[in-house]
Amino acid sequence: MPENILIAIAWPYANAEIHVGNITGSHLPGDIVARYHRLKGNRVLMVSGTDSHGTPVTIRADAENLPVEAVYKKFHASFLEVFQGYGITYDLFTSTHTANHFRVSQSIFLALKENGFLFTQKSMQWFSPAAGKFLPDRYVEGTCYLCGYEGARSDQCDKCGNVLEPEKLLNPRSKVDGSTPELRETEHFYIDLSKLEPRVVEFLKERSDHMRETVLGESLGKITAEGLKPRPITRDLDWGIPVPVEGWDGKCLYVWFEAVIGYLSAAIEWSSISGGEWKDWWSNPAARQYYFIGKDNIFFHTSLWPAELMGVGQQFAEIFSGEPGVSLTLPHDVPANQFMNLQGQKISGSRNWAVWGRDALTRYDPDAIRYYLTVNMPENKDSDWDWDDFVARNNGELVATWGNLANRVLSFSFKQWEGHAPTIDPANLREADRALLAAIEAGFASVGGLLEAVKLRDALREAFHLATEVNRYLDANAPWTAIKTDRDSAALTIFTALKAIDSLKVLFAPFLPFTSARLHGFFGYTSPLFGEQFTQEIPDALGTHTGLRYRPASETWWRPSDFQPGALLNPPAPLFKKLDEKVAEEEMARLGKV
RNA sequence: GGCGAGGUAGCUCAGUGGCAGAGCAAGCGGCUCAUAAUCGCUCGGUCGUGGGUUCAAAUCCCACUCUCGCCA
Repeated sequence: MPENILIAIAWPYANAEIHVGNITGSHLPGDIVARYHRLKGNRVLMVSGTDSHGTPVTIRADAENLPVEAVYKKFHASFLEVFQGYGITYDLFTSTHTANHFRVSQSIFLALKENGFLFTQKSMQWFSPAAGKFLPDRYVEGTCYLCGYEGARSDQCDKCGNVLEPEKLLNPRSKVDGSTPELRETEHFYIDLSKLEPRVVEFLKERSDHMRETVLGESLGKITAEGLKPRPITRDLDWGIPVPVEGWDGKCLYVWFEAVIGYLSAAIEWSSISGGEWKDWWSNPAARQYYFIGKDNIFFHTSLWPAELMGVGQQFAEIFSGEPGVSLTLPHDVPANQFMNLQGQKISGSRNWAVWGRDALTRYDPDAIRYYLTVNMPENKDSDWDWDDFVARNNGELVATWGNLANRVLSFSFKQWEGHAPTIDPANLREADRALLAAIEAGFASVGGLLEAVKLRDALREAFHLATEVNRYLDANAPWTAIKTDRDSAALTIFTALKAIDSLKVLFAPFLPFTSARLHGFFGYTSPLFGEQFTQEIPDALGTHTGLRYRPASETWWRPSDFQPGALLNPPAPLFKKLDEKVAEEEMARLGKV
């Protein structure tokens, strides 16, 4: 019975290019799990989009003298290139700047309001008379009232590390234009998280058997210690989603409130353009939702977003489309990753201390990068991208153990049996042959189990361990020696190894989709291992946006190979490229140059 | 400042009360089908620091220290 699996991935913010830390943090792990479930025959819906609203985008637009739409669209287009290049197979990668997302977000807001989880409150906020608008706390600098540091942000002081009350800041100045702001009264909507706290705690406790320690500590642990407090969900800003209440012109939904709603709105948008049914993933207690995010986002996904979904109750569908009310499905797991550093230092876009997704693809194959990012994925703690290590692992592990295994066996068979697999009678398989095939077959359960549990490093290591087993088997049976005296024995060994590699191809496929697909071709299959990515222009009341889509393959492959003796092969070639060791030096020389 | 996570072999990391582990690197040996790839053996650690609990601590408790994140 196929399961419905929602793969929800953090929405990249539209003011920076995507680097390897972003890819290994959320997009890649989500894609690996999505590909696994699709191979297994489950119904996967993988969504995300460009987070296009908020002050940083407007400031960047001002600085570059561009319309705000142009800034978000520029980054959006770049994101689509990266995802296609790395094979990040979104069923829909859209944007928060769509008519659909506006309506979904406003409906969520209204449902929360109707259910009594919102209230309004007045407060004092810094206002820039020069710019004629309110300034977010982080864009007001001044002197810290606690330690006297002159470069403090109004909401926190980097010198003494304290969180500040913005209106107490001394000598305030606008970070945007240096002008002096003044305090003005404003009014905002707040979500009363304290009312929802018991239900959020219960929700987290129910999932504490499979959620990561790092995620539980940051959510359940903190709520236990500090509780959930009401938070503002609107801002004085014109680039965003208007507050759907009379008399609230000039105010928008706060980005962090609205962006998480994208997981739901993207599913609804996908329904409307594909003919699918969003409720299969969103109003279905059996559906499992996985949220792939970075550690900075844990609170929003383990506490705020579930609170929004609970607070909405059954009101959403009624308000959104007038359909009968349905409850919305809550997250199953939030496998947040830690961060990836670069050569021991924090990745920094502004200092160009980064390995950029698009740029790296001009010199390396996507699977080589996917491999390194998976074995080094920051699942439990921060990890490090190190160029020497990248080259060493590519050459010593990917090329040597797995790529070479496939190439040595395929080449041997292709040469010795004239482009075919050996013709043998499976009844003649020896004890060692059967043992190897049984060990590989067990990999579908062990690797699959680790993938289900989102232990991706362990899953890849397990698949690699099985590849090593095949190398060991070859060494023990030495078909290159046997072929001279006992051709039948060599045929049994090579057939067994081919069949093992054909299975390993599937076990590696979620991690290394491009090379597994090539290998699939070498084995002579014509029905594809994976589906296809494509882009689609989607018009709506706000204009047109480009969506990244995925058309699934018609066949599923997560099962042991039933490769047949004597099968016709296609001419094999090495799957991976060996890298020159001076590559590391060249890459190091590129770092830090702005 | 409060809270959370992390600090284990040269490197990257597993390991939550019972003889400190894996992969890579390094050293030695085997093989020659394969991208000089592969297979076997060996070397390698005061488990961040200082206390405590326990027959027994990398693991539990306390304090300290360093790194990262959040303060929504």
